[in-house]
Amino acid sequence: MRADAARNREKVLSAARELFAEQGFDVPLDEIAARAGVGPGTVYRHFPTKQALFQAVTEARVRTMIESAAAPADDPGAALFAFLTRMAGEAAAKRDLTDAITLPSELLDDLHRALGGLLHRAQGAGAVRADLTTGDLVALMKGMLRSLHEGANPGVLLEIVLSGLQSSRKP
Amino acid sequence: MRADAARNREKVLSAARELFAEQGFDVPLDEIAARAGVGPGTVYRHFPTKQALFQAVTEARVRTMIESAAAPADDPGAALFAFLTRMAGEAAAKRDLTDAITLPSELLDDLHRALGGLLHRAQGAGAVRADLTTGDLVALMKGMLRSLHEGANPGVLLEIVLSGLQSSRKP
DNA sequence: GACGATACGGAACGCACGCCCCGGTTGGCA
DNA sequence: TGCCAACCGGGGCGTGCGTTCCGTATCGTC
Repeated sequence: MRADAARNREKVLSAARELFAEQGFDVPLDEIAARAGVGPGTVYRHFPTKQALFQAVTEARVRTMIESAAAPADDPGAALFAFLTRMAGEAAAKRDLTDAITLPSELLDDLHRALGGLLHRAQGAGAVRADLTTGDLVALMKGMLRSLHEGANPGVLLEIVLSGLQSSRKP
Repeated sequence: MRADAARNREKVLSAARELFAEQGFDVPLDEIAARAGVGPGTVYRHFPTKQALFQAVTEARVRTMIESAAAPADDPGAALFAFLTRMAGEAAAKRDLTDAITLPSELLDDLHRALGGLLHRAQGAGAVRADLTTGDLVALMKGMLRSLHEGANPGVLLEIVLSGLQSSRKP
């Protein structure tokens, strides 16, 4: 690859990182190109589609998340709670993580599997109500992340979700 | 108004009710017109804008919700929980309610006020954690509704949210 | 320094959608 | 029944966005 091409590729990635983090997947691609100081055509020389650029920006972060979820832990309940806490913190700071786990992609299957394992182990330890399915947990997490972008207090919201996971309601 | 005009108005409203309920605000207006068996121009003769049509379909339902939230109750905690339960049930069945309370509108202020009152009374009775603000509750509710549309089990999700509202996490 | 391959930029295309316009039609009153 | 105002349909406009095309500029080599 030519030197200027490599330079432009980095400029595009850098601009995409900033704008996807600020505004999520919905930023116009022209805006990314403008921030990078290149034309839209140049973006498409390096990434075949907007989705591909988005993946290039988010894939590593999501994969790190998946790995941290799959890692063994001696307190399964705490591990699940720590994972959700980390997820919330990351999503509150960068809007693109929420889109990355909401838009369809192959990575999602891995994430679901990892979350399923985390949930199962936590349920085995009695730390989380037993009638929760992986699908429920994923949906709950997505809803929580989106609430964060609407200005909810992250700490309070997280506490509510975590305490709600533990047991059924008091009579 | 001419008889055929009145008939068409009803056909448009009926089609809009169905499609907004199924797909939310995002259905193309042309699709609503097609389902009603009229042209797009006819829709605009009766409703100046897509938003206006959406409001015509949802306003009454939202207003009923607000009134039920504002009604006095002898058990404030149960009243708040009942309201959220009803909201979840309604939103699980009809997608447009979620959009109606997410998209900006004047009705939202009323809803926030009603929810704020409900929350305050429940907190006064000690049924809900005291550090929760109205904004937090609204964000939590929106997140819950959206989680429902992602396929979460409504019963389980609702229980999690309600039990989470009550108290902080076990140590 | 010249030349070919490579990359650039931005104008242009296709598409989807909200919204408007106008020639034709229809309803209801005289 | 005839007439006109009200109304209808759908083609068309403007906009925003993802994507593509191509004439031009730039890089790296001989």
